[in-house]
Amino acid sequence: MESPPSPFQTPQQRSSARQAKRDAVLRAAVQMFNERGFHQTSLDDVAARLGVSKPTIYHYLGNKDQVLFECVTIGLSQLLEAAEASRQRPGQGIDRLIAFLTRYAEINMDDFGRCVVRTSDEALSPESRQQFHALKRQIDSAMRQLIRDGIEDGSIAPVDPKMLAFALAGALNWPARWHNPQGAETPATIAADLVHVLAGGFRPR
Amino acid sequence: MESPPSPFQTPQQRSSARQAKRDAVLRAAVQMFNERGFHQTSLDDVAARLGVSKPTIYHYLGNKDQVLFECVTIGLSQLLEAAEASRQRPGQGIDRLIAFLTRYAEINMDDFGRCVVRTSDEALSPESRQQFHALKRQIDSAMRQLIRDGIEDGSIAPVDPKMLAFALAGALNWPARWHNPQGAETPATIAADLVHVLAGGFRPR
DNA sequence: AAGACAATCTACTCACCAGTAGAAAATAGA
DNA sequence: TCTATTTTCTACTGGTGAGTAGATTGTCTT
Repeated sequence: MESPPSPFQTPQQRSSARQAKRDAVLRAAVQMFNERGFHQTSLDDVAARLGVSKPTIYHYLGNKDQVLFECVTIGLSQLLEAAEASRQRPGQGIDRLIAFLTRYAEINMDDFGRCVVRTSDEALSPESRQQFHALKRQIDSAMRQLIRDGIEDGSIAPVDPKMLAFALAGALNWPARWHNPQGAETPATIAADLVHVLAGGFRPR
Repeated sequence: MESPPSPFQTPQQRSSARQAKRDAVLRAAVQMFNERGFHQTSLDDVAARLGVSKPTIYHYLGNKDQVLFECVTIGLSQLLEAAEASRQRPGQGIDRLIAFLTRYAEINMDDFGRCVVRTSDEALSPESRQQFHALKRQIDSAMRQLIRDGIEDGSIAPVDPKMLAFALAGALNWPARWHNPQGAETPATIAADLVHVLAGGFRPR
């Protein structure tokens, strides 16, 4: 049995409602940025999609730069989380790397991950850009560490970790540009297929 | 001995001077687009770098969309040329693919190639976008053909050509985002290294 | 010499859009 | 009930930048 819902909200409810609205703004914004591009999307457009007016957005977020910055930060947090999860995983280096790469690719086909890939530094303010870079560097270094671990335990071929990380990141970022969310192939199968060809290379064995 | 240069120009000289100026506009524009981004670069900025005024640019090119479109078209032509050259190369499929990929990566670290990668469709007008897509599709299909040839002659591992092409393109486009032209590593060595890790994969042999 | 054409300039217009002022309505707390 | 706070609106400002009008100067062609 539920208790009859009161129309009066507790402070917790109010604050989480506020949070939900903020999130809705970011979600609408990121989808529109991905569809038409950041510069082709005005905050009036975002507001219209949500059925509110532009000042409402400014009530929840400081300015357009902050909207974009929060979007990419969400995406980057998801990637960092994935890196952390793989680091703690048991198993050989290559298995942990593969798990990470697969998740990495999947995130990059999702709203916020796509936005990370599609956002070039110049779109952000100098301050946001700096933090954007710092977060991306963290992810790059996590990927390199996983690679080094695998080379050490012999489960990954002895290649230059830096070059491998660039190659992998590039290949797995790319779907953010071409993958159609409405398409038939699911992100999970695309991710698995891409990781598979990258692991094996194209030289026959 | 040179003949004393006449201050009067032949029609050929005049028309090639015009072409040279047009090219100079595109070269200046593409470099600024790559440095600060298309939307952060006004045609006034480009004109200023060339020491002329904005209407001078409009004398050589129709509008800003056309400036960008010509830039990406130059880059895409270079890529198509590389594809054509590899197609006609003798040797096994894998060697021809590797030659193409290496050149592909190098072009993507050059002015116009970088612009191709960094330009997202939304920045172009619908008409230009359509041609942009058509050219990119040509390059993609050339790459897939090289892959299929190699699989057929047994020099390339039997993988899904589509997925492999996506993975390779992504990995070799990525330097357009991170490579610093002023940096120590040359495009040629980066290209070779990337192709090497992609050919071998990261699973040990 | 006269008219056409090429190259370039200064000085505009016009649309768009980020961001703000200030009011109105609702809600909360005293 | 009265005041403070939150949420939201309409209506504005101000800057930027694409693109144009029209003049100027020089250079061919006839």
